[in-house]
Amino acid sequence: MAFDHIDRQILSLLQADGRMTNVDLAERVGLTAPPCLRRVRALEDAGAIRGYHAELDAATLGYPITVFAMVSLRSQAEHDLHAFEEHVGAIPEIRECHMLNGEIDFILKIVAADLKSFQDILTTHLTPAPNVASVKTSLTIRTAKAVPGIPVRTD
Amino acid sequence: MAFDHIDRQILSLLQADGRMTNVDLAERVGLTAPPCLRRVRALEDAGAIRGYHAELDAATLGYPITVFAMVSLRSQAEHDLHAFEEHVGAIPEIRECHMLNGEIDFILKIVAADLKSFQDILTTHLTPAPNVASVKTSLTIRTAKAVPGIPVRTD
DNA sequence: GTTGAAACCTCAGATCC
DNA sequence: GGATCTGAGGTTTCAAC
Repeated sequence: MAFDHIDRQILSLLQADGRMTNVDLAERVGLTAPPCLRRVRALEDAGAIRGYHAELDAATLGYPITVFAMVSLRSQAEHDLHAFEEHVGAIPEIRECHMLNGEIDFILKIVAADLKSFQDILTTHLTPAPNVASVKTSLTIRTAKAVPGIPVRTD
Repeated sequence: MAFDHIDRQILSLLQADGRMTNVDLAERVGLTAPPCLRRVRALEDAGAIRGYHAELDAATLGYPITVFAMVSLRSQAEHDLHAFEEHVGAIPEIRECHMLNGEIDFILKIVAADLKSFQDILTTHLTPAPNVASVKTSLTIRTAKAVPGIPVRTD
């Protein structure tokens, strides 16, 4: 599926405000409501729009601590990599798990209510996981930038 | 502001589906529409809900490459840290910038259309930035988990 | 094949209890 | 928190370009 100028405008606007009404959206991109809605549905069906989410404030909701963990495994065999991913998939405080190239195998983003519960996650779930060679963690002091999603060129 | 069981249900549901209609939401949490809408507005005003966003598919939209960059600065004086944050704030491909403790000062999440444009960002914007001592980058091979937002306990 | 106009129907938001 | 009401928006149908 190819995206034209209007499609990219729609994507950009919905990324910025996921609850924008269809009539607002249509007006902004220079269409009337029905064709605009059809384009949105088509973008959803094509997988360009994966979903809509409220952005919640972690600190307000009891997760003031965000930690990045760099994990190296002893074996990089696909089976072992996959087992590790399965393992972290079941831990709700681990919000992101990215496999990287280089000496670090995975980077994890972990949220926690306090330092103690973070240590609990680390020592009871992460460090003793099978095949883990090393875990280096860094507390987030502050997040200067966290733009949801990706840049969408509309020109 | 304290959040009760219903508030947390609302947050969890809107985090999962940010475009859910208020009547649907009300039904799911066992309220009628007006008080449900009042709660949503209150959660927005309290800062628990920071906004609503469409989740776009980076690969579909021309950004198949995600890179994590670990940056160390020569000086950790607040003025220099802030200058670096300002600098990365202006680069659209840099989507996240977190200040960390430890020997790595910042971790950045960068998206790019291809390896060449990533190298361009790195060599023209990041490495020559003032006060940068070292930049280590790792390509993301795959993202095993990327749960939007934070866990919300509803029990 | 995509847009636009009109109809219908549901929802958001305000008011009052 | 719930009930009612009104105006606005979502969604479908159909005609036109």
